[in-house]
Amino acid sequence: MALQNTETRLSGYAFDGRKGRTALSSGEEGVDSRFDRRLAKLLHHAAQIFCEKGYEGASMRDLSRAAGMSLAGLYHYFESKEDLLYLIQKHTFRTIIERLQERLKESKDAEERVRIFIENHLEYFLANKEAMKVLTHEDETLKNGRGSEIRAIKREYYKICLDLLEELRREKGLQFSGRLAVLGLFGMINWIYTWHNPRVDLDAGAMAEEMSNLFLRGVLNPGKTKRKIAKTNA
Amino acid sequence: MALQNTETRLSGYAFDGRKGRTALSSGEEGVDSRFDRRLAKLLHHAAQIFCEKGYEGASMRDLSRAAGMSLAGLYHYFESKEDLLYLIQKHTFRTIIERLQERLKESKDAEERVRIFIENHLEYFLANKEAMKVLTHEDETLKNGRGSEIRAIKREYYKICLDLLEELRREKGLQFSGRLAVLGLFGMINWIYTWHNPRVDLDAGAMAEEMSNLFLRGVLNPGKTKRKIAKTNA
DNA sequence: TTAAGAATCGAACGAACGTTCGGTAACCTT
DNA sequence: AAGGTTACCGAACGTTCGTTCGATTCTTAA
Repeated sequence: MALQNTETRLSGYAFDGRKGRTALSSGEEGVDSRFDRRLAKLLHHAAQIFCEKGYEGASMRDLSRAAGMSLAGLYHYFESKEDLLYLIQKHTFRTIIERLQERLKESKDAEERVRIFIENHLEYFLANKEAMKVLTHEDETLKNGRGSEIRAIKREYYKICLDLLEELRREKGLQFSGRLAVLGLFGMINWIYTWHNPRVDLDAGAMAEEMSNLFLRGVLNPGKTKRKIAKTNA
Repeated sequence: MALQNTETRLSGYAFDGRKGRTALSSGEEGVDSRFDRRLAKLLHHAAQIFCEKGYEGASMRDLSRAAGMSLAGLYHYFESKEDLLYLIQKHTFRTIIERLQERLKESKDAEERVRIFIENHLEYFLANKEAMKVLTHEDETLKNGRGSEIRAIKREYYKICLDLLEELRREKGLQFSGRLAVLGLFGMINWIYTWHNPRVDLDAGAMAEEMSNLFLRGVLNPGKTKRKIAKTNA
């Protein structure tokens, strides 16, 4: 009998009454049981398949083939396909936020902190392309409890970025819409999975610098904008 | 017997030996047969469902329900689910490019032409959210002939934008990577479908101006960038 | 050495999938 | 009014889907 969770299915939020008590959280004690290590590998394989074929397009049979495990065997590690997607997204999101917060301790300068945000994102993004594509491409796939838990983490990440930008705005006395700036920035850095080719494009560090320059110049410079496109016509 | 195409299936590229000879192309004569008008409505309904559930997640039965037509009846208008996606993407892409080229005739000024590009994209994007989401979200879904035809149109659109930016760069004597600028810009304006809320956010025109300012200031201003994040640490 | 639990498996379940087929109804031309 | 074409439908086909079940092997601690 697998997954001796008592009532995780009913609680609506607690998707964590999982097996050998660690559940991949990279937290507290480095227990990392046999179960956890195997699960981590399965998540990795699954992310690759979801990345290739999309969540709906990938079958559990595809996953079992990629993982070298029988179809039934997979269900020892997660309770459903949806749960699998949830675990991938949660682990990916938590890791990128964790690393970011570590790196943000390095600087108090507002502009540099924004650069750190961008560099952290791109570095993790390009080093974990598959999982990050699954995170961004399938962000409306999860429903109900699992979906709202992931959406909460996403808002947390959004908020961190927004705070960094508003700190910058305050410090430099600028004027711009925080929401628009954050979402413009997210667009630039999340869109990368659709085109980045390691044989043609810069590596993560260089790309982060270029994108930071492009974005920060746009945000930092005064609004000497050519006003409105004239509706002139013959 | 439906779709009296002779050998469209074999030719690999010519997906256009379609029924009553017009095939939605909005071209030459405004024939717009009964067939074409019904097909256009079906594409619209289908785009809504694909937008909601994704291409793989949407079933032909979902589509038949949304269109108020029997499952079998749908196949009178297209030959497969994949063909349906292809028709949606082609029609959407062709329309946005067509409108863009019309609008670009309005100005010879390099900067303003970039603004026109952005405004055209956002205006069409927000007025046809569903179809545009299907275009951007499912851009790797189509395979083989249909896929490479859509990818060719996409390259055409990319090229138009690249040319506009390089014209701007030449005129103002600037220095930046065209590829990175185009893809950064595409990121900003394509990402919108993931967050835009008409009750909270600006309308297309105002959004286009804000995004244009953000992007153009980033591109136009000199590289007075704070160099590299120091690897300093305790 | 053994017994309990964790890990894995083959085989099967019912449901849902995209597509097809033969037929009927609606429409248009003559 | 007739006849041919277009538009549409109910019912089914074969396949694939996510998931489950009972049984078997592996691992581990006493």
